[in-house]
Order: sequence, then structure tokens, then C-alpha cells
Amino acid sequence: MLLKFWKNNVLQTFFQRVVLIILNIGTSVFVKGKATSFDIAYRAGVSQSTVSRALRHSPLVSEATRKKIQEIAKELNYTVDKNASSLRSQSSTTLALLLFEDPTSDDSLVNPFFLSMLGSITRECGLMGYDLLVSFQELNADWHSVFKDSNKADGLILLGYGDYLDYETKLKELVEHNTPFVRWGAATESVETTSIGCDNFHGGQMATKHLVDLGRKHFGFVGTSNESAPEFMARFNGFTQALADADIDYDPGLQADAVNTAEEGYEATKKLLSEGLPLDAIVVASDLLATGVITALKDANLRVPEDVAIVGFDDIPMARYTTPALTTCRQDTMAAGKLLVDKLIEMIKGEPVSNTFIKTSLIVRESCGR
Amino acid sequence: MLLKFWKNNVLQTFFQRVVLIILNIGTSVFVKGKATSFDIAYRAGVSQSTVSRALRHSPLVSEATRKKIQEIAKELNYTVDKNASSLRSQSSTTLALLLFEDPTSDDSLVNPFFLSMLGSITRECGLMGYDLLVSFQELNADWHSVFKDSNKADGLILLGYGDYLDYETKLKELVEHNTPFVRWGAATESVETTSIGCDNFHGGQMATKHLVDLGRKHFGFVGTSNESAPEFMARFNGFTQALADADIDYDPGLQADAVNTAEEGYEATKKLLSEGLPLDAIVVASDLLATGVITALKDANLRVPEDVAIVGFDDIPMARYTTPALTTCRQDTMAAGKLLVDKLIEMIKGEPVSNTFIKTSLIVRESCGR
DNA sequence: CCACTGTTTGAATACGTATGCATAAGTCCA
DNA sequence: TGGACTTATGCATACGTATTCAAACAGTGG
Repeated sequence: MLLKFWKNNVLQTFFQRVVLIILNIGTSVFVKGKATSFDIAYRAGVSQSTVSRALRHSPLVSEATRKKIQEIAKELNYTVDKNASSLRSQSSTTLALLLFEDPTSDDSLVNPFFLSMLGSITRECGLMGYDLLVSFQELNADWHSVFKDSNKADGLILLGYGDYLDYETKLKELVEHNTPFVRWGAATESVETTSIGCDNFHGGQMATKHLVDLGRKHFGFVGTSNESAPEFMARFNGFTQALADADIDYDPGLQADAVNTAEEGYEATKKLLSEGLPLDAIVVASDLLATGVITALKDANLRVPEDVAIVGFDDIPMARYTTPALTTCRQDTMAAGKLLVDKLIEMIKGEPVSNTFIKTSLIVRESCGR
Repeated sequence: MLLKFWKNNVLQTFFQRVVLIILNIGTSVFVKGKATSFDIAYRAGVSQSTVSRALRHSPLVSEATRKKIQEIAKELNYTVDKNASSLRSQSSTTLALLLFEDPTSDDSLVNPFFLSMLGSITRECGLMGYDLLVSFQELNADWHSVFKDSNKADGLILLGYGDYLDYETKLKELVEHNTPFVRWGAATESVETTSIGCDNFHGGQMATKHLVDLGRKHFGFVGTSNESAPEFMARFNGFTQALADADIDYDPGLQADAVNTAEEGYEATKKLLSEGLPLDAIVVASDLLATGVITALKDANLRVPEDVAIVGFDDIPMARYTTPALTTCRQDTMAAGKLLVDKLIEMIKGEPVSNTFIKTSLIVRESCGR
């Protein structure tokens, strides 16, 4: 039994070697499919190891051989096989971008704010030599294990206001699995994660103060004010803070929930108006919601900004094309995307990473009445 | 020499086997890192081959063992290693989405029309079990060889109005390399490719006819009319056809080039207006351009639609929020994305694939004056 | 002239899976 | 009862690269 095992291996191993050698020479001469590092090695008169090292800029290879190998590689249109490389090195130089959408939102729509970050994320990935895998995730899928364990990606970028309750259990699992990941958004309390975000509290405060300074007295807020959407909650807190600072009374009846879509913004505004309370300004938690708010006000025959002034949040591309053009609290999505990628790569490399704020700035257009 | 070679292998192979067995038992008992198919095999009392087959739903495995293996796999949180699987099977079940942007366009902006397809493409990929790699491409990079040769992706989806001259040489190379790929847009003449697109000629004709029917007489066109952007050219041809059908004279001075950005639309409109010709309708080659057109008209104190009526193309999300809301020729991006993915997968599987048109429909809002 | 260091190279192997081939256990029919 | 056939499994291997270890080599100082 053991003897048979032994003999088997002797023969097969030997045979395999010979065949391999013949095949390699064969393929080298009659260049068939894609070129491999063996092909290059053959032509350069060196070993495959040397080719691998040369192309990876290992200092172990002399300048002369590296030059020669690089030339041959270019000539043969050689490209490193991603799968073999990743398998061997156990790292894929690929990041996964997970977009979380409220399942109830329109199928065709992705939150334009997140889309606007896609550009900078993609670009930064390219610059850093990483590939980017993009995936929409239903909130209930088990995305948390799939990407890292399958070695599809070295790290995860999470984008989305989501149902943070379910979300957080998943985040915990990620942390336990030691999966590097970064999030856009507010830092959570219960799970220690790295997130990049703007100072939502300050942004909300700044936006509100702007309206206060313009003389508005009766404020409403459209956007969730509870912890199911931490970013929105922070904006809301900034909102109330600014009102308190200015000694302006605020009626809690003038807050209406809305999260993802313009339609939600529309409905929330209708609800606000139905309260019958005096109202001459609305702070809206996102620009996308704000488009719905504007429509709802128009439908109610209220003029923006004359009757009701509006400030949004995000500065999505659409914001400058609404009528009136939307005054909004801009988040620097270019910087954000770059930061998300850079931080994630640092984490992957094992460096310590801390949460980071990006700056917000108020973009004054017409909807605030000045 | 040969003897030494032989002996070496005998010893090493034997040694390797023993170590492997010990290691496998070891890892199986003391579960350390990620679970492999060997771990499952050990627990299920079967061979690794059987595990692989069971998880891939091979009919060679009995229902009973499959069940058992699946349970253990779930229990261990096992995920197939993407790299190993792809390497072995020489296919990655990954598609690459290449976005081509005019380098001159705003850094932070991606054409919203293409972005709106991203959602459906991603979703369809997920449904079909494919991963999606997203990449921005500078037009001069050698993207054509990288993705397929490196086995990063099994096929390519090309998205973008681009500089089609350089573009076409790349497409040729793709065809020569036997790389499966699909494009969004007009079919080209010189290279035999598979593309999904709408009937741009008919769309342009339909949009124009709508304005004609509303009594407009003096037409302008904003958007490139030459083959550097085939889609736009087709729309332009539909435009002139509709005018000819209605016996309406058309002054070539009332066409101005613009491709990618709202700013280009703005500038093109200024140029149109500077001609000093009578003008009461503009057909615009894309909604994004149209937003700039509207702004330019407002800046020139012209009312839309009273003085100048406008029809756009694409129906991007923003279209309904401009003032006036944009009448436009809608392309069904949901269907398009799905189709692009499905066709590409068919190509990858070696099935014959033909070009396909998706339908366009006119979305009447306010900018046309009715 | 030898021992020793430093620089390049090559030989061998492992990464984890999928699959061709051989084999073992049933099943069926003559 | 035994061969032909079916069904289910295991064995061995290959995919293409990165890396460890050993070895060849040149130069250096004693």
C-alpha cells in the first residue's frame, strides 16, 4: 500500500517533469495562447523565478536582466495572470465597493450622492494600482463574509445610509473576521470601525445659521432625526443647536422623516404643511430629498424662496439645476473618495488608521433667498 | 545528474505528501484560517474532489453526500476561493465595465446617463452570478489587452461617447484577441462588434416631429453632427429628416457642437444665439447638454418654452427637476443594462450574438411648450 | 590562495480548486 | 454466476505565479 503509493509518485512525478519541460519548450517556440512567465524566461534565457522578480521590481535582479525581461514582456504583450498571482500571494490588490440601497427606492436610481463618489474612488483605485469590484447589496444578504473569505477583495468600502440595526451586527462580524473595511458616514458607537465622513453636526448648524441670519423665523426639518440614520441625526442636532443659539423656538411638529428618495421628500413636506403651522424655512437633510421638497412646495402654491427658504445637503450635480438653484452644504466627494481608498489601503497594509473628517462648505445659490 | 534529479523528486514528493496529509489533518482539527475544501472533505469523510463537485452541483454526486457537504460548508462559513477557482477553470465569472470619459470633462462628474445604467448592470451581474469590475479609462491607455489577458475578466462592457478614431483601432485589437465585449452605442461600420443601443435616428426624428407638431418653425440643434460621436450624428440625421418631412427649412448655422458637459451645452447655445437667426426650438442631443442650454437661454432672457422650446435625449434623473422640466426622448436604461450583461455572457459562452435595439419613448414635460 | 561577503540566479514548491481518469460498488440481464 | 453497464467516489494533476532555499559567482582582505 505504502509501497504502491511511493512508486506511483516516483513515476508520475518524473513523467510530469519531462512533459512539463517539453511543453514549455514547445509553447515557447510555437507561441500559442497567452504568454506566460515561462515563455519570457525561455526567450530571455533565464528562469521563471527571475522573470517574476524582474517584473515585480525586486532588487534581487540586476538592472541588465530586468531591462531585457521587460522588453520581451512588452514585445509578447505579456500580462501577469491576476488569478495566479493573487492565489500565490494571497492578496488580490482589489477593493470591493458595496452600495447599500434602501430596497424600497426606485430600481433604476442609485443615490446620486454616492454615485458622485464613484468617480473619485475609481480613479484613486487606479492610481494606487488596485482594481475595484462594485456590488449592490441587499441589506439582508451575507455580504460580510463573501468578499474577504473568497479572496475576491482585500478590503471593503461601504457606502450607504442603511438600516443600521441589521447593519451593525454585520459590521461586528467584519471586525471579528479581521476584514479591513472603511465606511462613509458617521462613526458608530457600538462597533469600532473606521469611517470617513463630514462633520454633519457642524454642517447642519452652518446651513441653519445661514437661514437664521437671513431673517427666517419658522423652521422645519425634512429628514430622519433618529439614530436609524446617524448622519441625518447629526444634521438634525446641528439644526436644533443653531436654532437654540439664536433663541428661536422650534416646534417638533415641523420635522418629518424621509431618507432615500425625492418622493419621500415630497411626502414629508406635504405632512409638514398639513400641520398648519407657520413656516418660512426648511432645512433638508439631503439634496435629493430637497428636490422633492421644492416640488411639494410648488404644488402647494408656495414660492421658493420668497415664502419658504430651503437649504439642502451634499451638493449633488443636480443641485445647481433645480429652480431655484439649491443652496446647500457641500461635501467634498472628491476628497472623500480618495480618502476612503487611501485609508483602506493603509488598513490592508496593517497600518493604524483613524477616523477622518472632511470639510463641508456652504454653497449659496438661490433657494435660501439671497 | 538525471539520477540526482530523480532521487530528489522521489524524496521530496513523498515528503511533501506526508506533510500535506499531516497538515490537512492538523488544520481540520484545529480550524485555523479560512476553511478550504480539504477541511470540508475531512469532516465529511470524503475527498476534496467530491466537495468541489458537490458545491458546483455536479450530477456526479449523490444527493445525500451533497446535502452533508453543503451543511458542513455553511457551518464552516466556507467560500470558494475566487482566485484558485478562476485559475484552475481559466475563467473568472467577472465582467469589466470600462467607462470612457472625455478627459476634458469635470473631474468629479461622470456622465449621469451612464451612471444610471450602472445600477441595472450591477444588478444583472449579481443575478447572473458574475462579479463586476469597474474602471475609468483614459482614452490612450492600453485597456484593450489588460483585462482579458490578465484573466481579470471574461468580458468587457464599453460605455462612453469617445474619440472614436483612436477607439476603433483598439476595438480591432479586441476583436483580434478574441476578447468578448459589448458596447453601448451605435454600431460602427469598420469593426464588427456587438453593440446595444437605441434607435438614435428614430429618436431624433420623433423628438423633432413633436416640436414640429406643436407649430415650431425655426430649429436649432445642439450636439455634434459628425461621426466622431455616432450616436449624436444619428440623432442629428433624424432631426434633419423630420424637418425635411415637414418641409421646414433648416439653416446649418443653427447647429453647434457639444458632447460631454452642461458647460459645452451652454457655450454651444451662446454660439447659436450669436448667429442672430430666428429660432424658436432647439433639439438637444443629450439631457446633460440640455441643462446647459436652458441656462444659456435664461441668461439671454429668453423664456423656455414660450420663446424657445427644447427637447432633450436620455431622460436622466435630473431631467424632471429642471425648470421647465425637460421633455426628452427616453432610453430604457434598465433594459439596456440588463441586455448588455446578458449579451456579453452569451458571447462568453460562445453563443452567436447580434446587435440589438432598445426602444425609445418620448417623455413629454414642459420644455416643449405643451 | 583561502575564507568570506555580497550579489544574482535557479530549482523546487505552494497557493486552493476543478477535472480527466481509474476504481469500487451496485444493478441488470442473459 | 458473471459480464456489461451505471453510479459515486477517490487519485493525481494542472492552472501560472511568488517566494524560500540553496548555489554559483565575483570580488575582497588577510
